[in-house]
Amino acid sequence: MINIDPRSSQPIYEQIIFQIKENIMKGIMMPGDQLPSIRKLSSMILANPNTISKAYQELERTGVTETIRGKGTFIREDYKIGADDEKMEEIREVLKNIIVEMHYMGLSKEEMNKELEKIYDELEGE
Amino acid sequence: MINIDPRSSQPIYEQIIFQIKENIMKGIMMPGDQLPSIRKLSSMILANPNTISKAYQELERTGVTETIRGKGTFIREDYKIGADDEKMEEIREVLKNIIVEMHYMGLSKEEMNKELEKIYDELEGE
Amino acid sequence: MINIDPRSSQPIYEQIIFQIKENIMKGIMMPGDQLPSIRKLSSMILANPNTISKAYQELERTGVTETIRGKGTFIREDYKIGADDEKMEEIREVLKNIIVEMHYMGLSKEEMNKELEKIYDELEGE
Amino acid sequence: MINIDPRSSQPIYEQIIFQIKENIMKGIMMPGDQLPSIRKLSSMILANPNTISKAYQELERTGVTETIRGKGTFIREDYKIGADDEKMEEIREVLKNIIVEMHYMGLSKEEMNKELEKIYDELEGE
DNA sequence: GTGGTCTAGACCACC
DNA sequence: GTGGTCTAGACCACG
Repeated sequence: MINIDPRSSQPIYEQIIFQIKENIMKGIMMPGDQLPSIRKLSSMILANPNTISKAYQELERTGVTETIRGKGTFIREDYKIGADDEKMEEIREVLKNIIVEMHYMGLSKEEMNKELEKIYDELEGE
Repeated sequence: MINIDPRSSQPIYEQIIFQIKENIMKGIMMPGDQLPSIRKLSSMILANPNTISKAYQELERTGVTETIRGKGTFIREDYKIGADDEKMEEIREVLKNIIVEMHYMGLSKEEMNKELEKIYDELEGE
Repeated sequence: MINIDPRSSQPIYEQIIFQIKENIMKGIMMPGDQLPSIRKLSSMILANPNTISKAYQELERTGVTETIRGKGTFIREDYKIGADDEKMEEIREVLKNIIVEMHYMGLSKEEMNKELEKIYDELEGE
Repeated sequence: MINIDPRSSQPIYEQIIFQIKENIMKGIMMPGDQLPSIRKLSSMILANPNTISKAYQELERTGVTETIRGKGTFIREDYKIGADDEKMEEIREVLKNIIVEMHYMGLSKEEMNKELEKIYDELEGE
């Protein structure tokens, strides 16, 4: 369920965070589900436990998961956060970057929308 | 024309690269135009000349600009490159990340498309 | 394995790039091998870490090496890229220059071919 | 007869030197022929007279041309120099670089020899 | 004037 | 430990 590419320029801990969010969006992980323990995930993806720990801390900090003492880490029932203006602004910045890059690749607005829909459906459709 | 946020996690040289591409897309900079000299831009945005140089070299390497010895750096007449499969795959990865993040913020597919169009029009419309 | 001539007109970072490619061709460095760390090579050849870094980044950009976060820089398993028309044209230009220079030194076509074979065998033969 | 590419990374003065040597090799320019005056060449190729001057000085220094006071600059009758060990070593270095690059493009020794012969014949054949 | 290279030395993120 | 980014300031080649 979690695939890490150590060659990627995206930090491993971010890859973990993102893939957990992706799994939630795809319905593979559901609210209430337990995440693998740090040790277990660490041996599964051959990563340093500190790296997993950092990812889990970040997930908890942003309200995706919650940790229950002695039980483990779980997807929160109310994992979806509302509009966070600051975060939304960040996302818009990245989106702007991406749009400029796609424009530079020769894509029209319509083609960009198609790309977005295609990726969205791949995520939601499962 | 170029605004740098030194507190951003995005490296300064990348901000420069991106903003120059953005300016080209907006029509603020045109093929044939000369970029500010390294020293001039360096004093304009209060960054080190080496940092500007790195950005300019990357722009040249990716075919956006060309350097004429002793004259300066210019937007290439044929600055737009075609589709590059590897690059496109990278872009899709980032777009996927963004979509998951937007989904997490509670946006529907339609809202995402609207967001994309809004940003696109801000870029193209000027 | 890497010898730098600081008095050469060829930039140090280019000498590094070239010698690593040379070492690969000679079989001294093999796909999968780790390059010396920036700091280590820096102290070995008495050059600034930034200079090494520039060479390593160029090697990565051209597909000779890959960087694994926190681990180091490695020769790629699939390091050899195919023909690139633009690059080949550049090479022909330089070769033309060299031929004119050799002609100017009084070498015949046959002597040039012998020269080429001699150097080639020194590279391949080890 | 002389074509300058101001975009090239090769300095303009070197392009001039090389093209004059190329013209001699091709038989377009012959020993005894007069080179265009600095002013004339300067306006022909739209380059700074200082640049032309630098090229002419270098040509004279290396024994390709000679200047006759009040008359102009001429191709020397004995323009071909004998073996200069230092220069030959330099040439070998560049040739080695080129061979590594061609190897990296996937060319065999035979293909390299063919390339060399092809370029040589283009130069000599005219 | 232009850009290109290099050093010295610092700070950071990641693993 | 690894590489990535940045600053400060120097020197050089080129036109």
